[in-house]
Amino acid sequence: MSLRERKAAKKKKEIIQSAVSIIGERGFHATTMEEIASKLLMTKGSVYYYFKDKQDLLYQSQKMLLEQSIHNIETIIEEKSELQEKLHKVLTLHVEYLLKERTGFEIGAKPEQLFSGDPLKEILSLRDQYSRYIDQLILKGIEAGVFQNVNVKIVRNLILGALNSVIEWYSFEGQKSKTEIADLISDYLLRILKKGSSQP
Amino acid sequence: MSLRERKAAKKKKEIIQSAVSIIGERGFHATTMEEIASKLLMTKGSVYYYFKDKQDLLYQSQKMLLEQSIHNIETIIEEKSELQEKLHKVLTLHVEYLLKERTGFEIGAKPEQLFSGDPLKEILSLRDQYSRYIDQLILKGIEAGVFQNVNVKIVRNLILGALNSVIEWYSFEGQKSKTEIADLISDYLLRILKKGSSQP
Amino acid sequence: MSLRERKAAKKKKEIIQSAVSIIGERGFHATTMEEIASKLLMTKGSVYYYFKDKQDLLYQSQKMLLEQSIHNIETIIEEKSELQEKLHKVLTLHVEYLLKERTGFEIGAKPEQLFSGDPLKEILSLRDQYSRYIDQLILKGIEAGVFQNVNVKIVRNLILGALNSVIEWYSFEGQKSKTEIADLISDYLLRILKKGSSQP
Amino acid sequence: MSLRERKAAKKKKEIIQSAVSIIGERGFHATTMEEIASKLLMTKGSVYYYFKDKQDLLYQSQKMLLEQSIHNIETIIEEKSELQEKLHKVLTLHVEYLLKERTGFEIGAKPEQLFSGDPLKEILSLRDQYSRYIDQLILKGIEAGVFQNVNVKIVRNLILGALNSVIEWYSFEGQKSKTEIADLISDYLLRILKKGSSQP
DNA sequence: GATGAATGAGGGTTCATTCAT
DNA sequence: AATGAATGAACCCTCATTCAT
Repeated sequence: MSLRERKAAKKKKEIIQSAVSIIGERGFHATTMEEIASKLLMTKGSVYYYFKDKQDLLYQSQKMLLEQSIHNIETIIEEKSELQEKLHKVLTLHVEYLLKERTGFEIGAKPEQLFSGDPLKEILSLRDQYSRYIDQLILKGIEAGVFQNVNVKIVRNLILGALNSVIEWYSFEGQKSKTEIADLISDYLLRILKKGSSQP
Repeated sequence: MSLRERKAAKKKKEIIQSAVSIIGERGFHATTMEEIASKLLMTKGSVYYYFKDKQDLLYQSQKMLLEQSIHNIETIIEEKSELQEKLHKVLTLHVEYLLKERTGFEIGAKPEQLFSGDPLKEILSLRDQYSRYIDQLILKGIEAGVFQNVNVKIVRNLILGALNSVIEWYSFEGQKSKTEIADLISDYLLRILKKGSSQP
Repeated sequence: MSLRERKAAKKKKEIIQSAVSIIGERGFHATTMEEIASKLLMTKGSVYYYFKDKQDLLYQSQKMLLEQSIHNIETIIEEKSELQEKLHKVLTLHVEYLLKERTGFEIGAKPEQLFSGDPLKEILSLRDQYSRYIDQLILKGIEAGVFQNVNVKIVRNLILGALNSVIEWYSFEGQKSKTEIADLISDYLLRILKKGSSQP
Repeated sequence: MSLRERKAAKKKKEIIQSAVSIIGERGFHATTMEEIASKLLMTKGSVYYYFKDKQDLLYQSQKMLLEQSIHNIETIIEEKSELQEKLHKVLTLHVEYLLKERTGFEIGAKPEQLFSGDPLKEILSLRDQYSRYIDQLILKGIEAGVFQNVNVKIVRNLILGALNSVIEWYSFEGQKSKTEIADLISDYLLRILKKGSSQP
């Protein structure tokens, strides 16, 4: 990748971050290209040099976030550790990533509202991929007798729903650090799956 | 309430339902007053006879939904039954109400994006009221030794987050009925709180 | 047609006339909706109440002009008079209508540049209809032995090309009135078809 | 002219040809500098090295086309042949040139829409020069008693209008070659002027 | 109570043009 | 000579809102 290309890639990333952050705050429709640009001391026109249109900007943001998430989960799954620990790590990292990016997943909470056609398919497919990794972990746990027998899809959705809600209620002013919160949340949610006594 | 007033109230309710349903599908900003009106074979102008502006329509929708939810929870709490059962009922009803209204809560997932000033305060206050009822149930359960000792607010948020996500992934085509799903979900989420063995 | 509808139809016509006149002067792309509207002391928004978009406005303008032209030609054809006289009248009226509307046809000189899909088909079909009327007159003239044997399509195109060019070079300041010009032009062009001596 | 200058001149010509061809298809305003450039595997920036602005590019295109046309007509006029034959050749060449360049004249059908100030004057003057050559041929023909007595300007305009329209309706798929068409068209149009019988 | 019509404030997008490298 | 990048002015279009009837 040439210097030029790297510069362009960097700029794209900057724009995406600006967009993700404002859209996360105000919502997609309430966010103007003007705002996204001016936050980076750019003009609207410049943003259009890097992205075809507003949809495209949103699409690429979502794609990047989802791909990073999938990368995260894959790294953990490849590790050599117990199933429970793995799932715990996955959930923890999910929360941490969410709180670090400060937004992102929620933007696409309802991809059908924001995308259509191929981009929608792509986004849904990435989400699906992510979900399937979690399903696998749960499934293996059940087969290994570590987890209770549950409806995998429902439980996975509940867990993801709970996780993603964090961004709505986690407040920086809280006493707990992001890591602590993430750990605690993962503990709580794993109880849905764990077998046997759930006492400390 | 005179006949005229009752008629007006009925119309208001109709409009709110139309609005809630379309906004739930498309999102607030993507929904036009035109669409809301024409779904009821009305004209935009008429809608403005009943609601000050779009914000007002949204606000009253949210208020109605939340007040109904609070009414639901109050009815259950007043019943004479065990704590666990009560909480289970609350969660079940929450899901059922969500799926019946098919939208509504999600609209206001981030009230800060949609409201400001007094209406925001009012909405937040109603949400708070609802949350506090759940907190109380959890707290009493902990005190009574039925539930584990948890961070009440976090767990409540997780549970509500999981519940509210249902609307995003529940599909009508599924084999399970709304009631079955609601029951199952409540079971699963209660595991976070339940003490002792969680086997069937 | 109710009063309302008639008012609306009148307004539409006004807008079309304003549009046709400015577009005729500046060209389609160089004309802004703002200009079209403000010439009628309206706002852009109002124009959009009557026409879906700029294309639509153009399309309806063209359609109206062509339909009027077809009506003109049909009236003449139904008259009881000689072929030569009929064709002469058609050409004369064509020029007069052109100069009266002061624009219009030229706008759509290249419909492919301005329309696509069904509207394009419709416009082309109307043009075709008009052309076929002229072809018929020429053909009958040839069969009746009044006109020379020519390639009908080519001659028709030449005649229409010559006629339509009038708008580009006819200047009001000329000594000749519109009627005189139209008559003269028709005389000249008929010479292409006339048999025998063309002397006065 | 140095090598460098010749190279530049060549490039200019290439750009002009690209421009003329696309503008002829889409129209001036609908054609972007980007399109003109990318058709030549150039970037917009480069085009601006050779032409001051879009207007300039258009202006020089028109000028080149008109100058070539004038050159064409002058060559023919200098030939030693009969008046009728000369005019016939002029018209034929006009059509052939039009169809060869596939566009060009029509672009500037209404120079007032595209130019203003000195460039407009220059273009109008070149057009005028071209027209005057034709006028002279007609006039001489009348004086020599070969052509009928007609209003020269009107007839010239009709002939040019008819000729220029060719580009709008000539289709490549036609059975006739460009040369045949050009010849036929010239024959037909000369009938407007010819004296005596016009039978074959 | 209802509606057709009008408005105007934006927002997304395009594109000719410029300029540092 | 060439280009990638940036700019900003315009333009089309949408839509919440208003109001006379």
